[in-house]
This record gives sequence, structure tokens and C-alpha cells, in this order.
Amino acid sequence: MAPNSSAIRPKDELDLADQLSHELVRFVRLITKAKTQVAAQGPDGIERAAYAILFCLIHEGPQRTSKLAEYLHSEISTISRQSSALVQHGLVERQADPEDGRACLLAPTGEGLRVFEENRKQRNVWLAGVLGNWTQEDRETLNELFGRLNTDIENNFPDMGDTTVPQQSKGA
Amino acid sequence: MAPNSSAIRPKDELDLADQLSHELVRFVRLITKAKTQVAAQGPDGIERAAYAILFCLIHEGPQRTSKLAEYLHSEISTISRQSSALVQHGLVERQADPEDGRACLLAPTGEGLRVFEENRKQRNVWLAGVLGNWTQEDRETLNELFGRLNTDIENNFPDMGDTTVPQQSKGA
DNA sequence: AAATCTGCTTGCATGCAACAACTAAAGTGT
DNA sequence: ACACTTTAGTTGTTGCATGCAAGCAGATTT
Repeated sequence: MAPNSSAIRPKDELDLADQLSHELVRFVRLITKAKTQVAAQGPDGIERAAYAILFCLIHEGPQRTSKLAEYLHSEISTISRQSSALVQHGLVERQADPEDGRACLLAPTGEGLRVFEENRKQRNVWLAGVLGNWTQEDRETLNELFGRLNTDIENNFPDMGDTTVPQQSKGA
Repeated sequence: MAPNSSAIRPKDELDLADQLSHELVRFVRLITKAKTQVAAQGPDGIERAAYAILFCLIHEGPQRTSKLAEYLHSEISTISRQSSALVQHGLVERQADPEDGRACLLAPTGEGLRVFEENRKQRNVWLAGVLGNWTQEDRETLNELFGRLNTDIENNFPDMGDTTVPQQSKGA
């Protein structure tokens, strides 16, 4: 079953939207599958999802749970759970927030950095494989457009928040 | 918390891979969130995930469960369940496969088409909003590169299958 | 110091996908 | 033609990730 009809090239905007939507869900499916295959947890028992936290902490510095949630578009509770796991495994440590005793700043530990670096390498090896035949230019273009897409999606969230797409009509 | 260090522009391939990885997970998070916000199920009680099946059937014609599973990178059982739901709600119908009595060809019903169309419109409205400020050229480029990315990821799956990224070292 | 607010954690429910056990229909060999 | 194996799909169970809501402890206000 090779993509035939709509999967060749866009004729007009609507077709393009269709196609892009398709690529979007295709991508999500692929990643979902990849996630299950790469094993749910690293040998350190860290949730896959928790690496995003590590990434954020490393790139942005120690953060509060709430900030992380905001940044990662997750529930605070989710971050809380994942952070706990990271702390338990010694990849992240809690520091008392000098400005607020209730809050705890999460910061990567040396071990956390090391583990993250290794993961980063793994991921990059994989990505390099995937993009092996790409020209440098295309890679950069993809990167840039992808980033823009994400940003634009982020900016379009508020609308979805209350517009909450009603979807179709029929009642059964 | 604005992206600072590595989130500006790629210096070399490794940095680019880093950045792209980041965009990838960012995207997944965004979509994940979007999915939950758009409501778990359509008013017809159909799982969100099932729409991919509808899409596939409409674009590729009646298919067997197994083909769908292959195409959508899902387990047959998953497809089976979702298909059942679609059948129950009259969006898809089972046709006996003339070539094999065990198999059933799944085909969209008129109602299925209608419902899908409505969903498509919704999605396109949203996408149009997201890509509102893009030039047509950029949109097409994104679409093309995204498609290529997906294809290349698909092709790199076999490796992941058994290489199953060992990840890091320390045992704690 | 009592009332309130806020940041985080925990319990419960949901959605989704995988694995396994099972049914039924084809093929195969004698 | 009849048992035996293989193949297609369905259903039950399990497990994971997430969101919501309730609870808890530290901070703030009056």
C-alpha cells in the first residue's frame, strides 16, 4: 500500500493542509512506535519522557516544577512524577528555592549530565542515520521550518483551549 | 525561559541533530497536548486514534486489517479494536474479502466519508491558522521535507528493531 | 495567629497500545 | 476426504503515560 493519490504533491492549500496533516500523524505514529521499541526505560530506569526534563534543566538551568510544566506543555503532576524518578535515580537533585520554601528547584546532577550526554549521542547517531542522505542545506531547512511550525502551533494553542473543536455532527 | 544556548542556530552536524531532536520532542509534546484538548473522542464515540484508519481507507481504498496495521505501524489487535468501533458506529463496513474468507475488507461508509470530511475541515482550519503567516513555498517545503523525514525514519526502523539502543552505562 | 493562597505531591480514572490466548478459515500432505 | 499446520482476525489482560482533583505544607495577608 504505497501512498498514491494525495501523497504526491500539493495542488492547492487545502490539499497541502491535508497532506501535512497526514505527515503529522504519520510522524506521531512513528515516534510512538519508536518509543515502545527503544524500551520504555533506560538502564537507569528513567522514563523516556523524563529526558525532556533533563534536557530542559541542562539547557535552561535549574527550574521549578511549575516552570518545567509550562515549558514542556505538561501537567505539573506529570512533571512532578517524572522529576521524582529522576531524583531517585540521582540524575537530578532538588535544591531549596531561596525565594520560596515550598518550591524546589530541580537541577541536573553530574551523573544526570553524563547520562544525558550519552543519550544525546545515541540520538544523534540515530538521527544522523536517518538524515544520512540529506544535504546539509535540507537538514537546516527542516530544522528551521520545524522550529517555526512548533512555535506557531504553540501560539495557536490558546484558541484551541476554548474553541475546543466541536468536530462532527451526527450523534451516533 | 527562552531557549538560549543551543537553541539558536546550528554550528555543525551534531548541533543540528541536537536541535532537530529537540524540535522533534517538542512537536510530539505539542501534538500530544493538542490531542487531549480536542477531546478524547468525537461525539460518535470514536477513538481519536481510529480516524487514522478512516483516513487510510479513504485514501487507499478498502483494506484488510493486517494491511492497515502495517501501514499505520500498529498491532493488528489495535486496528481490530478500532475498526470494530468504527463499524459499530457505522463509519466503516466490513466486506468479505473475495480472495480469502477469513479476511474482511474494511471500507468507509458514506457516513464515514462525511464524518471524515468534517474532521478534515476542522483540521485544515486549524492548520491554516497555524501556517497563516507562512509563504506557500515554505509550506510546501515543510511538507516535502517532513514527508522525507518520515520515510527515512520508517526506513531506519529495522535497525532500531534489534539494535535497540543500549543507552547509558551506570547501573543506578 | 487565622484565613487564604500557592507550589507540589498523590490517588483515581482514562486512553491507548502490546502480548497472549482463542476462533475460524485456508492450505498441505497422505 | 481427513487430519495437521498456517494464517487472519478477535477478545481478554496488562501496563504505561497522562490529566483531573483532592490533599498537604510552606508562604502571605490582615
